[in-house]
Amino acid sequence: MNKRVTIKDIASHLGVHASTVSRALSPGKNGNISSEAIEKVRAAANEWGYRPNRLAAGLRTRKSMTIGIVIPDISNVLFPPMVRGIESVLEPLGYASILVNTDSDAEREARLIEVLRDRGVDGIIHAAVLRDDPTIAQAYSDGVPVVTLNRKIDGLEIPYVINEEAEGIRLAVKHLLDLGHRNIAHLAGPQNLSTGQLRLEAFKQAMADFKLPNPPELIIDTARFDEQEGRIGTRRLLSAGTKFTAIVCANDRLALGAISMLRSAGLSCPKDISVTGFNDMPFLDMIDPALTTVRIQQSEAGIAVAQRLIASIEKQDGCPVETILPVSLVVRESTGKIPGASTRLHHA
Amino acid sequence: MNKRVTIKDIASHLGVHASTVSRALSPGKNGNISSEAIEKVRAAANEWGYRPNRLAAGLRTRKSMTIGIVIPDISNVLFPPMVRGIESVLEPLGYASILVNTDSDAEREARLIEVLRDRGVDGIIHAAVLRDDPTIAQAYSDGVPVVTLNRKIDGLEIPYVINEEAEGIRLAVKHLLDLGHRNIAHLAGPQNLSTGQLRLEAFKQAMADFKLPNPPELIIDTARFDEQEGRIGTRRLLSAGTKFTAIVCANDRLALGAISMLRSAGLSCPKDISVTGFNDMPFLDMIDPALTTVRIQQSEAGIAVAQRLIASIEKQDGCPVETILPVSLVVRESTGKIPGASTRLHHA
DNA sequence: ACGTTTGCCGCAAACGTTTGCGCAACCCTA
DNA sequence: TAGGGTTGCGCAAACGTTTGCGGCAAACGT
Repeated sequence: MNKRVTIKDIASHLGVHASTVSRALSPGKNGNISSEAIEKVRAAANEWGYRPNRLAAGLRTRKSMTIGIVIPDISNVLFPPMVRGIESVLEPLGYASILVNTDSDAEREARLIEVLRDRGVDGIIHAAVLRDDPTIAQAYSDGVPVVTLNRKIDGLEIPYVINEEAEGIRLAVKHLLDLGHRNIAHLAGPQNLSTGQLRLEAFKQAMADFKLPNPPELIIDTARFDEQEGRIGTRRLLSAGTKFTAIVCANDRLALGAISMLRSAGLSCPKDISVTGFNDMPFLDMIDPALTTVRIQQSEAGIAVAQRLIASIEKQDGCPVETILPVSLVVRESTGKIPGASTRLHHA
Repeated sequence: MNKRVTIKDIASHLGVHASTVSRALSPGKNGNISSEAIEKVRAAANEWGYRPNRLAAGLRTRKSMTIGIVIPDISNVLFPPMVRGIESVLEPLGYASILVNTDSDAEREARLIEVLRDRGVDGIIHAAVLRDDPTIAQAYSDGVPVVTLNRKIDGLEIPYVINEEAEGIRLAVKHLLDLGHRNIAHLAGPQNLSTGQLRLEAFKQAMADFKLPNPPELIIDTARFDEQEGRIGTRRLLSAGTKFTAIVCANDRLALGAISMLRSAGLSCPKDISVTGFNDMPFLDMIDPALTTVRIQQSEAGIAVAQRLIASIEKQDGCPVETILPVSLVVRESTGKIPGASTRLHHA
């Protein structure tokens, strides 16, 4: 267990005071320092392999150079690209990040956020926030910089980065319409999440704008954004008895569940029912049928949210509360023409 | 920016010394303390919402309660389950983890390990190690506990957790043999990684044990464990001219690349060529064709490696250097009977 | 009643930095 | 040469804990 060399070690070796060493190693910050001293200290530090103790520095400066990333579950393939995006901006700036998984459990989330604060994180990126989230709101009002990703908190000025949710849904509906579909169902996400809510609103709006029928029994709420809920929701849709030829799902995992349930029910996607997703997770192009979905910029979202957080930490002014990233539709195999009507195509 | 309440705050409020508060909050550690004092302090701490500053505590105790996780890339779906496994044991113990991605770049890896050490991590879990890895060896000999995951370092006593690599390959070969295949190729992984090397050796051994032909041109080294290399390797295999009816790939991503290239070459998997993978990444059951592969226990591996690291940190004795996890074969659609020989089945 | 143990707690140093302040030496101008 | 301003560096406090040591009082033993 070789003791690490400290700032005092090189100070006493150079016959100089510790403060001089500190200043020499971060010039321009505080106090003037001769360039010879800088050189001398730099050389010694290099030779001795000095590495600053960030805990000690953090204790003094009240900056840990650490940020917390809160996500539901890193195993959800949606998140790794975002995390990489975040780190691509944070790491060059000297920040490290500690990542926690909430499993969408409010209690667990609250505990983990406390853990992050105990460790003195300089800011928090929160991609698992509920529309009403007292823990993170508390952290924010205690002065901890917070930016939320993908979701936003109702009625608070916490900055957030989201996607063109409404536009994405509109693109999906429009695409189905162009394929001739008129009876379109919606598997809505959890309504306590802003994405679930926004996408549902967008669906209703799009259906209205395109003057399509929109009976309430063709809109099904789900409890979670996962395959299981997608299966359950689809079964309810099928047993409702109302005719539909396509399902717009609030995210990809719901869509995967929907396709699975359609198959169990002896229906084919896209021949009988078309299905669209949202997010464009990795691997969607390799499954059968490859999923038509709305692509969000995952890595870019990570980059944007990290930059926004840095801006908050450094108290730069003029930063927007809201950042909205563009989406695009990627058409694959899970959507097709309306069954039985190969000629009669609808144009909007 | 509400200042957080410190140990001194409650001390002065209670008319007691800070050390008493500290002792009351972690009893049994050092010094005796009356149970009334404990109660009093606990109550005050609770009421004031006291949370200890881990940076300060870590500075004093030289324990940051933080561990570093080094992986090639969190976007590789193989790793998230492991990370969750790791955290499932670390988090309840009060450890936080900081995760870094090396992108398999030795220079970047060295830098990131320094970053981890700067932050005073209590230990490192390394899942991206090369067979010869001076940076991590240095850390280890400097006394920071290290356990490697999936891979091991040649000639060092650093503890590691790996899978039954040889058994996995043997199972794959045996499976193909049972399907009638005799001319089996191997897409080998990078030989500077222990997994790549172990699996190649295992392949040769299995082919010898089963008395199968094993010409050198049917073994192709790859530079990375990815789809691109899988495609390239498969093209080389096809252009070699030697007949083969199956490919054992050193991991799933190579297998995905192989299938893709076979398709490009107008061949069908599994009708013309059978393909096996290794790892059983998520989503492999949903792609077309669903991949036959060797399943490793991803989450359990994370749990095992974390437990082993804790043992190292706490200097428990009698912990093994080596932990080997069992593997199993999962048969899906990418392997089939040898083309044209539906009756003549080979039995070992 | 007196010496010794014991239990409880305060004192202060330490962990490795950063940084406001002050002092000495220097430079420039008058 | 005196004066004011600048430059470079040492001093020491501070960040919030933990912990060895020592002291005080109560409890104990003879």
